[in-house]
Amino acid sequence: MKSNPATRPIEEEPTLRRTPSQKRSRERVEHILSCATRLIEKKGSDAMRMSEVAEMAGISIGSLYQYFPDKAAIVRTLAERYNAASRDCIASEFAKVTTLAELRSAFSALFDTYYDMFLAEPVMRDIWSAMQADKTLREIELVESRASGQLLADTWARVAPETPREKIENAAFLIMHLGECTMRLAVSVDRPEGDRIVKAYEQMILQEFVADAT
Amino acid sequence: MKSNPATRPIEEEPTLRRTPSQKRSRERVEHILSCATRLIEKKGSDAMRMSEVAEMAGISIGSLYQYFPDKAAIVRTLAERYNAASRDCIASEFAKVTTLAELRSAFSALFDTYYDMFLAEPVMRDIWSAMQADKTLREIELVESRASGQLLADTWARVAPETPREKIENAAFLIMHLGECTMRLAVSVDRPEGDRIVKAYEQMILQEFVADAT
DNA sequence: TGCAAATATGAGAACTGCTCATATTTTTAA
DNA sequence: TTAAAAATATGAGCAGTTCTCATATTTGCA
Repeated sequence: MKSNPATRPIEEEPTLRRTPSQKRSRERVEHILSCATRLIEKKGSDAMRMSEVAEMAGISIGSLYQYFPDKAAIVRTLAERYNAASRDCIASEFAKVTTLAELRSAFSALFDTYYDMFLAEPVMRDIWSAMQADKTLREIELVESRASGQLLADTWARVAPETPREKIENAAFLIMHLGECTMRLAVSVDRPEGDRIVKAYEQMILQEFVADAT
Repeated sequence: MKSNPATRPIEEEPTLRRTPSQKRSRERVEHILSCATRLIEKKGSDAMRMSEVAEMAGISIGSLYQYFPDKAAIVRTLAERYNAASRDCIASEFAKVTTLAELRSAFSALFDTYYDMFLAEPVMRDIWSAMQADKTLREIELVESRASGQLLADTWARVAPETPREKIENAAFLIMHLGECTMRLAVSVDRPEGDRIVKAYEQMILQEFVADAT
């Protein structure tokens, strides 16, 4: 596991080992990722073997490691894509908001959409679980929560200027983070209970979005 | 990983492979656990090696596996002890509660205590993180959340009989579970921010404990 | 065409959890 | 006391994994 200092220049462990300069390489990276996705879908990222990824992609293990420095990097790449997609989704939903009431309905809509997405996408779910196991991935998720928390905080502050900014900052981060936790919980129990849990969280949060100068 | 059916009778994979009948064995189990704890404290449960545990305990690997069926079982045992301790703590705190106001202060007190405990006990923190990685451990945590949620629900229903029982059941489980998530978050960021996060969660939850017939 | 850089390869190094045949110790019972 | 039986201890090594690296092949370019 000890990295060889000679082969790695100055910068930290990147997600891609080498930036693919040729088109074929870029396609290959995509192909690797799609094979990995299919394998994760079938057996989970934990049980996915690097040898399987290589075999399914029709390349050697060596080639696989030419692109990804380690197994976690594959999962990380997929996670980052999901993150980017959801951040866009959150940003566009919040952009339309102009009143507290709209913030409430935007939050509800967003949360329901997410829940459906989680239910429909086993790969995303698996990766979200795997994130908890890996330290680097946990940090990525934290950064992500902060980013989406900031999105919420800005919107919230815009539509409720009388609420203290500091309170909003703290709460927004927590609300987004716990939202993810709630998702994870909801999809790990039976369907009707999961639905109730999601609703319960929404109820809890919606009453936070009120005019308040405390 | 395939278990040998001949050596294991009917029951499922137990936490302890054999019930130690001799006193020396029982002491040995304790010794193993205390060594494991020290190692987890030093490097985390993930980096803890079974060979290290055996060496530190002054026994052979074979002996180690005589008592614990696998590495996860050691972590599981420690987790279950922490769980039992905290459940007792929660139960005794809630037992005294007779009014909604008291429920609120009991909840705050409990939550603060937990936070201090988490900050002071790196091993507990590590195990709590490790629980997320392992499927069995995640289930244990869920069972635990349900149990403490039930404790909260019973108390809550007792002091707020007008609140619908169903709403309480759902909320209580979620509140306890998200409480753990908040802890994990709070201890993974810098101290002052962690403090603020804990306070923010308390604030959010305290306003749930109100007379309400919705 | 020829040469250098980029890319591909897969045997196997390194590491780890865990097993099992065997040895030792303890208990039982005669 | 003693011998057989049961419980416990041992560690070499198996099985399974990630990842490396010396070497071969392909590609881009003069």
